[in-house]
Amino acid sequence: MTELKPRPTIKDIARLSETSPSTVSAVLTGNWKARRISDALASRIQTVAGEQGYSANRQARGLRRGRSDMIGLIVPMHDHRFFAAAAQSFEAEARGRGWCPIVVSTLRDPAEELRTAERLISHGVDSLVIAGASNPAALGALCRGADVSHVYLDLPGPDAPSVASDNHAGAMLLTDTLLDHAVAGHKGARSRAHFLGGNLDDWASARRIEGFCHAMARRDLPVAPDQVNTCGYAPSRARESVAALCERLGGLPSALFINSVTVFEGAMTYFATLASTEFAGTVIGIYDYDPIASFLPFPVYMVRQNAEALMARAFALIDEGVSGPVLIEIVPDLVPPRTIYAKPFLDLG
Amino acid sequence: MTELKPRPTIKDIARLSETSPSTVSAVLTGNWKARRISDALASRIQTVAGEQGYSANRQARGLRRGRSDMIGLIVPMHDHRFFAAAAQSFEAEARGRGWCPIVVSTLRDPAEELRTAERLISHGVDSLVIAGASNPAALGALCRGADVSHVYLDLPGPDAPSVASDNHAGAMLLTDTLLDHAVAGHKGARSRAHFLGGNLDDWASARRIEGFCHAMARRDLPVAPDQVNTCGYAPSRARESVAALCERLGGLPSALFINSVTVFEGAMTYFATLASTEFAGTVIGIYDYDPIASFLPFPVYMVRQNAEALMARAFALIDEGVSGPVLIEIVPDLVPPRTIYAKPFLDLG
DNA sequence: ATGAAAGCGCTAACAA
DNA sequence: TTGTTAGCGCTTTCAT
Repeated sequence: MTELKPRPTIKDIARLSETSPSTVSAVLTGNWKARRISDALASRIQTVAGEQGYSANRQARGLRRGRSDMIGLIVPMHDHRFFAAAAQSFEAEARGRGWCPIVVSTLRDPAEELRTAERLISHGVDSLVIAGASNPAALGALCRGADVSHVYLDLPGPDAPSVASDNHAGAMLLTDTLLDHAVAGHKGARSRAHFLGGNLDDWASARRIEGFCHAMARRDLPVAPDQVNTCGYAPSRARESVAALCERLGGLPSALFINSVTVFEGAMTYFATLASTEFAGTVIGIYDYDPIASFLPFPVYMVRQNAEALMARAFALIDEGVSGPVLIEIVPDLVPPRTIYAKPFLDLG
Repeated sequence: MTELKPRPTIKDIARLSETSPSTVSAVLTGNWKARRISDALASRIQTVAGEQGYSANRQARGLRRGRSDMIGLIVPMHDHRFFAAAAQSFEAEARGRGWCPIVVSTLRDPAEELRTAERLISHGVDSLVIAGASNPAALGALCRGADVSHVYLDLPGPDAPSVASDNHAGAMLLTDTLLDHAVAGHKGARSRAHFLGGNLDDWASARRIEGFCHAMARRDLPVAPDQVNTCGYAPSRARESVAALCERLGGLPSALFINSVTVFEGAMTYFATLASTEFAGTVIGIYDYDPIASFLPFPVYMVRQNAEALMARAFALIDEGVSGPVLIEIVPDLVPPRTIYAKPFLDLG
């Protein structure tokens, strides 16, 4: 049961096809026309290689050539809709170019992020796409030191091209939609729109809040401090915050901008305790996407980051060899409710 | 701006600290006590290495040592709750062992799956975890030929250890739950439970259908052929199927077992056209998980595969050096509805 | 307690 | 048209 025959090397193939390693190498890597090797020899080599199940040792090749044709993607976590979608597009783009895609997550740990980048570089990746970088400055230094081209995704970096979601425009889009669809029936405190979730020191949240305020300002709607509650992303904190808010207002606000699906999940645990009639005059917006949320018995608008477009731009930048710190922003898509909430599920309220 | 200074090698460090490459190597890889190198020299070398920002070239190291400390995870796709969760646990387990985790997807293409495995092997991965293998036989041959230890996850393989979700038990669990909670008000065709989604030639679906039938049989409930509809996983097909079913039955069945969240998504597009009163006597079960689905205005039970537990077992097998074809099955978790549907949202029906 | 030298598998000059 | 040779950066005997 011990098939201890080690993988064949280029030398084995050379011996078996009675030629030399360099010829084998030339034939098997395709630059064979250039060496004007006879068709006979070439096909003989290819046959032998096929029979032996030869496959090049890419560590050796990489060491020798100084490039590996590997490209890495660093994400904060796999278990997240946007990053998972980004990884998917990443693979497609990389494969289309004949590169070997490699995805690694940092478990949201800045130290791990650095270690991961360092490790991928030492394994020879030619380029790196860094999504949601928490320490872009250090990462940039690392990559530059190793002459590894890199692009930032979603969270920009200072030293290299970045392609990010246009959080400002996306937030305006969502806010405008909420305001357009908000029922004008509420009076006083409940008539105002509220923003919930995220952290002020997080670049994306900050820009989204700006967008929210900008859209409000365009309609001459003031935004009081209590209308923006950056309670983080944890469902439990979100639940507390939304409960407190509703208690303060005496009910749901006319429009609620929720900064992520985890925040929404937390809010839902509170909403589930309310009578359905409570939702009559409320429109919810989520800056995030979940396929089922659009089917809830009240209007839920979502904004979905276009991971595919972001990644396509990132690869375009790599293709063009851009290395300066440009920032490309891409407007996300609006996903309207799929329940015709004025009808079925709400024929009930 | 062109910092063309190439990365320092072990040789540079040796020169700068006035010693030899082999000593530097010994010190920097930690087996330095073994060589009884003087503390003075050791710390001198470490200082220099630190100053120079030295980091070993792991391609070279791997080539020489015949192992890379890289471990690969092959998944069908990133953008999928279970596989994303698996990837997340994979990273944690690998990091805990000092290995470099690498995740790659196959875009659900069997040919790509093989190519990916081949490539990871040629880049020197020491082990491979293969999730949702579509061609385990060929993969196994590849791994064995390269002496790469491997474990199958979720879909078992014939030649190496596998750890999978216990689809039979999970389906029984979900079916029992549905039957326990089904309202006995329906008569005739609508009183029967139905299974929707998946493909018969897919191992997981087949086992789930077995589990469904088994649970039914235990209650002396026959399962007619029309109660099982393997319409695939696409939302559009699911919508058609569920619409046809309801038309045939004259309404929703008392219990509906839905084989994945994409099938549920398709079904929802149809459900959204129904009046809420239609759901009065219906219980839905999804063999999959979405955090928002539990908040719908009718009872939705879900089954959630325990990716973390699966991955932990997979690594345990690697640790123990198990290489025979054992199959370990892990029962998934039941997620009950979070809306108290007898109250709020359904105070309406 | 440390250094010299060989070699992992491959590619690319350079010879022939 | 093909073969020989010299490394890529590292680890590991084997000498000292």
